[in-house]
Amino acid sequence: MRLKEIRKKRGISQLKLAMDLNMNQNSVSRYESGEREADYATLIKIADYFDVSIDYLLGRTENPRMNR
Amino acid sequence: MRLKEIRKKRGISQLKLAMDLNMNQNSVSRYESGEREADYATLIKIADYFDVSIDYLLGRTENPRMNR
DNA sequence: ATATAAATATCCCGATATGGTATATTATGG
DNA sequence: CCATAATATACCATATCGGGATATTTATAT
Repeated sequence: MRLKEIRKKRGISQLKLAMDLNMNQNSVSRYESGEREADYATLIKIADYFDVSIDYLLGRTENPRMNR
Repeated sequence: MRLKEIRKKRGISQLKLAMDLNMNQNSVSRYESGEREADYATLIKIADYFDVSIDYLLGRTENPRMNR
């Protein structure tokens, strides 16, 4: 999860992200550290929130946005 | 998960896919039906196996391959 | 149409992973 | 330093998972 990097680049806190996406701050922390994996619905919410592809979010490509 | 569609297009069985990826046939079945979600490592194995992006696999784009 | 086999779905269960609350740690500003 | 914001960790009840076994559905041959 490239989440931490993306989030910091936008200058938003774990808590704000958590509140915006209806989740807990500690969950965000755990996703960023890789301690736990967000389910698909949450993964998609995060990708949509930052407007990046899942592949980018998971560190599989350098291109932030998906095709089409 | 667009897995079923992709797999069928390539004409391979759940069992073969399962064996190729070191998993169980019933897991494949469950991922296809959406009853359960593969963890990220498995998700990536599947995407690599079929050479498609995660975004495509999850049905978020019509473009099968990821950028770069 | 029926028998056989292949493919897929479902049941059960112990093990693992998850989300939530609370709390601890670390960073930042005054 | 101190206060506060930001982030990480502990604990626990519950949900989800993988795997073996089995049932069901679908294809194939006779």
